[in-house]
Amino acid sequence: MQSRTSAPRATGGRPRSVTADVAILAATRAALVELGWSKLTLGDVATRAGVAKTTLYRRWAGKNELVVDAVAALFDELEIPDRGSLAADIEGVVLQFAAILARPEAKSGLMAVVAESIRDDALRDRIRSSIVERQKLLVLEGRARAQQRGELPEENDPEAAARTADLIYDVIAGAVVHRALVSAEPVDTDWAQSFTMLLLKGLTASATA
Amino acid sequence: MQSRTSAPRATGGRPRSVTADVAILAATRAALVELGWSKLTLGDVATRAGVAKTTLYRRWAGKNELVVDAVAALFDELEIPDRGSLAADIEGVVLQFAAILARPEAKSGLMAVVAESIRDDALRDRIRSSIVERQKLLVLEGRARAQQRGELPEENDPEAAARTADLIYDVIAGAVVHRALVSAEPVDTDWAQSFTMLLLKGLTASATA
DNA sequence: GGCTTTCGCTACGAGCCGTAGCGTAACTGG
DNA sequence: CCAGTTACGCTACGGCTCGTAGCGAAAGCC
Repeated sequence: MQSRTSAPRATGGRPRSVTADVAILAATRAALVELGWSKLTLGDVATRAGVAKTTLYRRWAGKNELVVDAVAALFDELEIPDRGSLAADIEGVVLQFAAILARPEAKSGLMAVVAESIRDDALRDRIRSSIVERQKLLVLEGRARAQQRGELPEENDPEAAARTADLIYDVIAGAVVHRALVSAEPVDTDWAQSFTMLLLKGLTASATA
Repeated sequence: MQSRTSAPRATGGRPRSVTADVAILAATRAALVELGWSKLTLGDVATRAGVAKTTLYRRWAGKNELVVDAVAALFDELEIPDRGSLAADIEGVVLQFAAILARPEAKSGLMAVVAESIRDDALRDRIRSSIVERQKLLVLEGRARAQQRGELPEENDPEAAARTADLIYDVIAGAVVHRALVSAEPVDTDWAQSFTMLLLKGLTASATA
């Protein structure tokens, strides 16, 4: 699940405690809720998890990597059931994403690790593979379904299609994150509907919504 | 310009050095470029600015407040000249915003302070008044111009109009930030045009762009 | 039982934080 | 010109966190 420190995992010897793994990640999330990113210390997390500090350092390089893994687990629940129409699918994914972002451990951790990833390429890749790519798949899936329904035109050029998908992903994820974390206002059903309308129909038509 | 520590500013006595102020903020930006948020220390900033560490603490409560003020100054250059059409106006503001975000001192600092603001209401207000509100004004201005041109319908209910403006702002700012900082890909003219097309015409029509 | 790896524990130097205390500098009002 | 007031530079300090080293014990594989 987690790549962690690119496990060499030689044969023989005492195996790493899986219990410790989940305990550490759970303790990290709990600490994020109580203390937030900046006041979270690895020593505290180790104590909460009932684990020696050295054990923690043997598995994660530092605070950043640990929090990414702890937060990434929250995105496991992301799914996109077929709701019958493109509008309903978009609304569904927006609300699901918002539900994750509403949790304090996600709020506190996500932005911080993204901020750190700007100067740390390895961290960026970790975020990309464990969070971003998973979200992007939902966009591609919803898009494919809409094309099958005839709601969206097929696209021949695969390169242009990829660019469009990236654009849509940035718009959806960016808008939800910005609303939830910068504007700090709730992403409720009303907002999700208004946003979906805007995304589907565009500015010129959506003012009547 | 900066509210800082809500200056009581009693009469008499030695005035605060304005030179020190600008030197500290400039030193902060320089440190952000070289070290990034997490490795930036106030002691280092003080040294760079040629100022005692205590002087720095007399004016700013901590790292967060200092960086907000240092980064907020970058948004002074934000303007929105009338480019004749709504599409051109949107494209212009997107590219201007992107130009600021492309600077390493903004990249490193902005996300980090936003992340901190989640657990610090005072910091959130500081960001809101010095950065967010200024951006939102551009949206309102562009929107009003478009309505005068007849490109967008007038809205009677002021409350609904405010909600719409907030939505548009979250979409524009969110998409640009997400593209620049999460996807970490360039916000160039091509992207700005595609985004503008999507925002104006909607998903159903923009696939042919 | 021998080999290997992980574990918990303790201890440590290093760095940064934020503040206190002091003497000096700058500016104001009488 | 001289008191009063405020900001400044400097030094020093306790406290906290970091990340690592070194040890003996535990837990698996052959």
